[in-house]
Amino acid sequence: MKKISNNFFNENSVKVAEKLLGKTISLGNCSGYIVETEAYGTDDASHARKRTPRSELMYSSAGKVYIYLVYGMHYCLNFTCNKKNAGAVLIRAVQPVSGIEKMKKRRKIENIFELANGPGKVCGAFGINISLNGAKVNEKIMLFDEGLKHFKVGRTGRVGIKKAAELPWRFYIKNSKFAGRH
DNA sequence: TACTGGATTCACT
DNA sequence: GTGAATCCAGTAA
Repeated sequence: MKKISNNFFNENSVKVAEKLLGKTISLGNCSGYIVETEAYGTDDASHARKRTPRSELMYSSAGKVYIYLVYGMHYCLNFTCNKKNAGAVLIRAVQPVSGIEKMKKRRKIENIFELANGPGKVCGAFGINISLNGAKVNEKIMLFDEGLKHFKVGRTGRVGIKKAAELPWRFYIKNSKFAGRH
């Protein structure tokens, strides 16, 4: 399996979000194909709209793991990119490939389609928490070039954020039962 | 120092 | 379809 290179993230977050689809993500014994992503730049919906201690990671380097807690209970997994302008890509859904039994145990559910079809669920299934924040890609969380092939890409705006709704924020693999709701 | 609200999920009706 | 759970970063004072 060929790891993706650091140059992979040295681009516009929208481009990286699209490129990440179908790639393999791996942590410990668990791995899966990325089937849904969301791009964030310096727009109103992104943490990078203002440079703060938390968002500093998005400004300082591309190709790093950015994790934060949302609603006080769920973690969200991002990869920083676009070193020049700040940005990150949120991993919204993953199709489980290996370590499925472990994921089921962590998530306390049996339905494989529900294991990682949301940002919080991805972190739950892979056992990702804030301790991984700031780590380099391929240090603990691995990304490989090999993965899904011959898929069609869908894109939508972000629901609920009016200013950003017309932009191509969210990318997902069409017809994938493992992607979240659209 | 205190307050506010959110890149979500799940149980319940 | 609706609302509760939960806690931290950001902001205002």
